[in-house]
This record gives sequence, C-alpha cells and structure tokens, in this order.
Amino acid sequence: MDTEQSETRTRILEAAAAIFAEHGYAATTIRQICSQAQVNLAAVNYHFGGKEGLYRETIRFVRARAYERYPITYGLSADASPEQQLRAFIRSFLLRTSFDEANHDFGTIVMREMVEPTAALDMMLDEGIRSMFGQLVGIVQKLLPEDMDAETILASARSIISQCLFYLFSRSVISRMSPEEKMGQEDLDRVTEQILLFSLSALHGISTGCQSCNPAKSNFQDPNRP
Amino acid sequence: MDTEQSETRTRILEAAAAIFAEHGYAATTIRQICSQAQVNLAAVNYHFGGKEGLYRETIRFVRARAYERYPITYGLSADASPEQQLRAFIRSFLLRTSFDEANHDFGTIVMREMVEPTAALDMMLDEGIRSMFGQLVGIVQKLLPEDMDAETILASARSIISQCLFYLFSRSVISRMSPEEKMGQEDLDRVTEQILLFSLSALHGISTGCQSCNPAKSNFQDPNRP
DNA sequence: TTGCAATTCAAACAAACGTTTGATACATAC
DNA sequence: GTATGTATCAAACGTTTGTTTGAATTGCAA
Repeated sequence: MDTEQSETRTRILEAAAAIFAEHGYAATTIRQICSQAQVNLAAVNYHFGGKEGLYRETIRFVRARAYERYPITYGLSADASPEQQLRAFIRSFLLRTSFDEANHDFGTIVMREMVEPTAALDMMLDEGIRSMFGQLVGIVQKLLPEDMDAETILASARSIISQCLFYLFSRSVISRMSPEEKMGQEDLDRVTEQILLFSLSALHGISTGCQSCNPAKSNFQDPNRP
Repeated sequence: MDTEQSETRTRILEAAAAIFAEHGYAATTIRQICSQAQVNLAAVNYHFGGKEGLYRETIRFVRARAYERYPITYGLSADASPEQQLRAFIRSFLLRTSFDEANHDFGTIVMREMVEPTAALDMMLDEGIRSMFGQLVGIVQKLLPEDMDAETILASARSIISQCLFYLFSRSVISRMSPEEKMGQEDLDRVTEQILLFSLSALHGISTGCQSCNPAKSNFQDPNRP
C-alpha cells in the first residue's frame, strides 16, 4: 500500500520538522513527534531506524522543500544585471530561511545545525551551502573590478551573507528589542533593500577607493595598530 | 570555610561553562559536570538548587568574565574619531565572542541562547546587549549625516553587527569550507579591517549618495518589484 | 483462499536523568 | 565539650527515554 505507507512516513516527517525545529534534537522526544503525527511509537524505528535516522531524513525533507520553494535562481531573470542578481540572491535567501513562515522549520534547523553540527551539516554543505555561497561569490566578482584579490572578494561575500543570516540568528533578540517588527512578508522588501543598499555601497566604495567616501583607505590613521 | 566553599563552587562553574558551551543545556548532564569538577553530584543541588540554577549562574559567570576581559570600551582612547571607535568596537566584539580562545565558552553560550532562548537571554539583553548595540548605533550616527533617518541608522548598525556575529555563528561552516583559517588571534586584525572597510565604505556611500559608487540610488531599475 | 511481506500495535526493557534523603564530616562559636 | 550550621557523600527514588519484542493486522500476489 504505497499511499498508506508514505502517508505515515510523511506525517512523521511533518511533525518531526516542526518539533526538531522548535526544541532541537536533544530536547525532542519521539513520543512528542508520534503524538503529533498520531502514529505509534514503534513506527519511528520501523520507518527510520530510530531517532537519529528520523533526524537525518527530516533534514533532507525540509531542505528539499525549502529549495523547491525558493531555488537558488529564484527571482532571477535571464538578463539580470549583477545588481539585480544580488537583490534576487538576498531576497530568496531571506525567504528560504526566515521571512516565509512556511520555511521557518528549515531556517531554524539550519541555524541549529550550525550551532550544534551533526553529520547533516556536511550534507547541507555539499548539497546547497557551497553552491549558494559560490553563486554569491560570483555575483560579488562581477560587482568588483576584475583584478580584485580573492581575499577581498571572499570577505565581501561573507559580509553580505552575514547580513542575511542576521535575520535568522537574531530573531530572538530582534523580537525582544523591537517587538513591532514581525519579520514577515511585509518587511521582506524593506530588509532586502536595506541589505542591498549597504552592500552595493560597500562594494563600490571598495572598488573605486573613492576618496570622497572611503576615508578608510585614505586619511585614516590607526592608533591601535601594532 | 570560605576558601573551600568557593573553591567547590568555582570548580563546578568552570566545568559547567565548558560543558554547557560544548553540549548545550539539554544534552549536558550534571554527572558530566560533577565528574569534570571532581565534586559530588549532590553538590549541584546544594550550591545551585539544581541544574537550572547552575545554568543561570554559569551564564552570569562567563558573562562577567567576558566583559571583564573586554569591556565595551576596550581599545578605545579618549579622543578617538568615529572611525577609530568603530574599529575598537568591532575588534573588542570579535575578541569577546570568538577570537579569544579564553572566551569561547561565552561566545558559544550567547549563540546558544540566541537560538534557544531561556530567561538568561533577557538578562543578557538588559546587562550587555542593549548597551553594546546602543554604543554601535551612536558610532554609526556620528558616521552618517545628522539628518539621517532613524531607520537607516538602525539598519546600518544591524549590518555591521551581523558581520561581527558571522564569525561566531559560522564557525562550524568556515572550519569546513576553509579549514586553513583558524580564526584565532592571528586573524583578528585582518578580519577587523575587512569588516571595517566594508562598513565604512557602505556608510560613506549611503551618506553621500555618491553617484559614481552608489548605483543603488541612481540608475537602478528593479524588475522584481511589485 | 493461502502465503508472504509490510506495517502497526501495546507492552516491556534497560539505561539514564535530576532530585532527594539521611548520614557523616567539617567549621565555628559559646 | 556541646551545639549549630555548612558542606559533602553514596545510595535511593521516581520519572523519562529510545529501543526492542512478539503478536496482530493489513496488503498484495499467485
């Protein structure tokens, strides 16, 4: 019975996604998951080999869903300029990880994996993170001069991805410091534009070493330097 | 016996700091902690009222240590320019949370609290995070024109703090993608300068709306906009 | 209908956990 | 020396957890 089979399995995975996201691996019990999924406790061992197996499959499940909704090319048109590419990148990243309620489980589980890595983090690296970051590096390269050193390119890409990650990792702090900010779809474009503005301004300042707006390169004396 | 008393207590706190940082609250057992501290299991209940009380005191302990080593004014001279203030802020933040091995427990526990908030996060907000972020906002204000709107100031401050947080939150990913980067004291100044350059460039681009280096404000057409 | 495999079920199992308990040891003041 | 409070100890306690077990049910093919 293929339908019944995958239905039990799917119900477990859906429940697991929500509960692992909310409580983390250690504090999640399979009794909680089975209760929510309305299946028998032994089903986890039968279908997934145990708690660990379930966790692994849950991650696969939410990851597949997140990238299906928001592929790394989401919002990108064929003739997009580098600026447009960067906007699309930022926007889709925010949607995939934090600004679309439907992907909260994914975002939260990613965050937890980064803080408490399991084998799943390596899987995520190989099947998403590396290529996504590579895409960003490519965009940054186009926005910087051709002879720009690799280190500046890498550092800039990190500076950009860190702004996007901020809205994932700092949800708990933002909600306490600015409770009126919901960080939902209404805020998505505002935040995208803010990150974009900051980042494009930075990249261009770095590109041109513009004297009028880049004193970091010109007039600046550092008393802290050894 | 004041010496013996505080020695047992301190030994427990030291062990707890390391183990709570490494495993998180849920996966840490007090047997682990007592084993490492070489004290009896019941000592936790006696001195701290139980696991929860120990966790709370552990956080207080590592926080006090971190801010003692790197107060929010660390590296700041009396006549520092706003740029110098920003450098000092970035550098001390990096040291306090991730680049000084001695503070890894603190950084990691902060990170965990952000991901899995307990009452301790509110305490941390009231006794560190708000004033630290307020300090950054003040610096950003000085680096932007006087009539700059509050929202741009806030967003810019977030963009800067997010870069600093990145090296805390992404330790696991960086160590897998760039294993040669140790993120220790040798890298501190490089990373500080990278964040500073990106941030100052951004702030100046935003300040001046410089046409030559801020196309985000001028020529840019957004095909994704509704 | 029978046989076999897949699936589900309730109960049991063994281990682990934080907390509690009561005894003992230690420290200090009178 | 006695009394009191503090601190430590080993064992026990009650609860919870993931896993296992064997029986029952379901599904499907011949």
